Amino acid sequence: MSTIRLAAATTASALAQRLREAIDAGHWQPGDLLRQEQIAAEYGVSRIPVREALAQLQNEGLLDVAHYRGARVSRPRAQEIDEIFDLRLMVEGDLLARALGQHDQRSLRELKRLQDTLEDADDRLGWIAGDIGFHEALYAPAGRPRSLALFRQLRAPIDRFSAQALGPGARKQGWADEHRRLIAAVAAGDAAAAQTILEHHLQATRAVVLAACSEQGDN
Amino acid sequence: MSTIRLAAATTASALAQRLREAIDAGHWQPGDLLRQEQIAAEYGVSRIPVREALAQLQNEGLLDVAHYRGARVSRPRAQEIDEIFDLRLMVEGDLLARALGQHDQRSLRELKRLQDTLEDADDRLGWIAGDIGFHEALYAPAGRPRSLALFRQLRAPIDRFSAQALGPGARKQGWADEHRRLIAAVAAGDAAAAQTILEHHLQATRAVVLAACSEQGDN
DNA sequence: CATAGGATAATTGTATCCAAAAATCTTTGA
DNA sequence: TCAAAGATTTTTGGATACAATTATCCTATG
Repeated sequence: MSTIRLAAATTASALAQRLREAIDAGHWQPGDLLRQEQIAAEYGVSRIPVREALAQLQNEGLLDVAHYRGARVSRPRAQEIDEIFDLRLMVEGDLLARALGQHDQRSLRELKRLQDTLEDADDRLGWIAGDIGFHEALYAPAGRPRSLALFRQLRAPIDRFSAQALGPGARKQGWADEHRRLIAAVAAGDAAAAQTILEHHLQATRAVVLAACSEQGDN
Repeated sequence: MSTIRLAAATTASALAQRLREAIDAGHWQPGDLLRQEQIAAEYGVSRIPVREALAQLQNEGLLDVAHYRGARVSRPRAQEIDEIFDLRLMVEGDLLARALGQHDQRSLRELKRLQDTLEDADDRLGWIAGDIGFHEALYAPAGRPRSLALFRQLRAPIDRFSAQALGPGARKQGWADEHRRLIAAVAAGDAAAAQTILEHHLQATRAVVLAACSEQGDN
């Protein structure tokens, strides 16, 4: 409809951002077919940047693209989600352990501030950005850019389900409390407690995501 | 020069394969600038599939692409390589542990066969493919496709340096022996031994890769 | 002589157009 | 009526052409 005009380097990356948000927000559902022409018309661009954006989302794990058959919103298998959470436990556990001794008053204040913002999020996109921001701030002092990138990559294909189950308008069952207890454990320098809370946090999220994903059915 | 004709779904993926091999083989060096027009002419295609291939290699970590500024072969920092190997230790250690009980006579025979082929490899590309094949066969029984994909992804940006240091024509300092001892430990079901050997194997590779990478200098 | 400014060239990003493949519809035969 | 085969439409992959940005070279000026 309206021509894209974002503070992005290129049309393709701006499109990728928009489409990513559309999928995360649930505007596109798993299995939905994304037509190049339709998207191009909708955003007032040609199909070339659309194709580049779709390729980008494909290797983020948000789309399944088949040769000459179009791009569909991916529907992760329960087993794959399970495996992703096992990997997250490893990677995020390592990041948390390394970050623990590196936090200071400034970073802790920032963590609390981010948590406040997160709890005020009133849509799924805001919630996802907020939760990623919180965890990134939690792990950033580890000084491990590659692991942090991996953290983002592992979340990408499942954040839409987390947001659906934990985001605004959902029963949050102590999820915010876990974040605050994480901050407290980090502030106290209690590595064991922090690890335990993180593990519990991720296990709970895993269960909720698995439920949200299977709820969608195999339609 | 000659038009691309590979058993690949698309021109872009065939190109990506070729360029990946060219980088792994050392035909392109870190810092080298890949011109779209030049590559297009060389392979007898237009710039469109070239761009898609470059984007693919970018998110494999082989290229650094800057807006309007071209694609350069990436030059990983020592710190990044270090971090990658720490991640490999986590992921591959987990895969090995899970695979251990799942191996049988057939898979062990296959492992030995792959190791034989690997030791016969007479160029870098063959060595890389062989080493990946060996480790994939070692980890495959774990039944963890996502972790296996992560394993490949972590190797991608550093395999060219491993091949340079460990491949054909290099002093292999007991590297093949470690593979054979791995097979033996797996055959014996000795989890602790297998972990120890794998850790040693990766630590040795890390040192060799760091040396090969810094050798290239910051030209 | 060094350097800042601008014109020129080279290169990338995007739009338009054509070819190849897949999906859909129609027809035909049993 | 149903299924299989062929024509038509739709959609994607790739080539060509154009616009936007960056790099290079030349000149002017202190």
